[in-house]
Amino acid sequence: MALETAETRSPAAPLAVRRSANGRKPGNGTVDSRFDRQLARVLEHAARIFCEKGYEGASMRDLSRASGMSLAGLYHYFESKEELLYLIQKHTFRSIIENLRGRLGVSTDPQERVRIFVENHLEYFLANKEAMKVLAHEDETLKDARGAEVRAIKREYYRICLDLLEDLKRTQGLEYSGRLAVLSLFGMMNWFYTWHNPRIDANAKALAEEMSGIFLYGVLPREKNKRRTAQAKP
Amino acid sequence: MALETAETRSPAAPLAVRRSANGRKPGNGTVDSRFDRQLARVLEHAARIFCEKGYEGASMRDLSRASGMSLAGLYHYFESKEELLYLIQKHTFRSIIENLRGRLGVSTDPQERVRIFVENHLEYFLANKEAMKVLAHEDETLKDARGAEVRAIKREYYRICLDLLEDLKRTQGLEYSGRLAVLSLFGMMNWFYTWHNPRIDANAKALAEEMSGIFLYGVLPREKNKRRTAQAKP
DNA sequence: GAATTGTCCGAACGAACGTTCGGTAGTAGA
DNA sequence: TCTACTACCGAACGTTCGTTCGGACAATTC
Repeated sequence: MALETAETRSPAAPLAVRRSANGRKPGNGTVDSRFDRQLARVLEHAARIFCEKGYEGASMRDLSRASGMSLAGLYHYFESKEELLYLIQKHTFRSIIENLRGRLGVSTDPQERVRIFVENHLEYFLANKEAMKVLAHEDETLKDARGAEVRAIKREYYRICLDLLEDLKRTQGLEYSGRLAVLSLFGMMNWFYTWHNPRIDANAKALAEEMSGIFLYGVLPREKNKRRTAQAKP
Repeated sequence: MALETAETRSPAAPLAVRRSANGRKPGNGTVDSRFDRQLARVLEHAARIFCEKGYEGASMRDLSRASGMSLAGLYHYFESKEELLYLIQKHTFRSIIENLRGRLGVSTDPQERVRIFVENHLEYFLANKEAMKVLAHEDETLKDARGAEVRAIKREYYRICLDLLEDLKRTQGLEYSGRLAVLSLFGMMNWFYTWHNPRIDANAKALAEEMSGIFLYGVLPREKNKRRTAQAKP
């Protein structure tokens, strides 16, 4: 799927239930590759433009110009600008969760699993910077049914993280507010898009290591210290 | 100043250099209270509307409706919608820095000073939620001269925090990336506006205490426990 | 009391907005 | 070859946008 890059691929998740502006159905089982590929291409441009100018600030004419398709032609692939944002957000959220579930399988150690969560989030963020910024920045933009659906996926993602932290709490006998911990962690990770500079800042893996370090050692008891190797320039 | 609440007052900082759409000058030294009070009132409404609908999504007609002033009448107090955002952001940044400088005076302990920073930020955030969301969310909206000016104030604020953390590093002999630490801390604090619910979450002081805890114990060595050891430099 | 300035408004400007309409090629199956 | 459908596009739709114009009324100054 065109919204991904090589680094964090997802195995051909269907981007959207097949339904053009004319409301057609999937029909046979074969993939209508032409339609899907064009839609994915448009969504990629849309993510870039929403990222650059914000959802409200971006116009359909901007998208038309960027994608090389006429204004009217765009509406062959979706029914409104709002649906565009919805498709981008839903797909991005689903992808990052799918990636995460795959990675969490490799470890049962609660502390390691939190590290995996942070690493997955930051790596996905870096590999899909534009779509992820749209996810983070246009958080409250969608309304009604589409907004509710995206918010539901978001809660699912939040819940995974909360469970990880509750596990950690249980096994280590710690005491802290799970809610505040989750939201602080998300804050650290999601604020990221406002400052990351590829020429200055380290790669995702190293950043994840450092952030996990900052987060975990505020949460673990003082004695429990495993790896704390990350160091960087002043 | 009307943008503040009782909790975090600032001693009558001039909100804007006196200059209406017609470009008039301050003239004599007396305060033109009528103009200033009306402008402050409009800015308050503007902050609320920008907060609710985003800068691009908010229209001057929304502001006209909310403030009870005619569309044309608004332009008596500023020259453009962009200047409106600029005035809100500049004033809010200046206020929070001014508050901070006042509070930092009471302690020389590096660790305590970081706590003061967090507490000041969150308390100001809660007391001026709308303006602070506009500051955080419309971070990249302003362009050119106005954008540069606001970004300069932001750098000043960032710098204060960085200095605090570098002090902490020096006195405690720690090793971490100051840049990443500052930005992680800002992430935790600024993400805040996306989730805070006054019916669920604690007050600012308690939240600041918890967040400082999460942050500091990821930064302090394991042995250095129990906050507030209140010792000066070794 | 006349002149000037400050405060504010109704009405309108041109531009830009998201979306739709009617159509035209091109392709695919019958 | 006829038919049906896909993939688009130029041109326009009605609406909303930020901003401006000319003036009304009130306050202040001379």
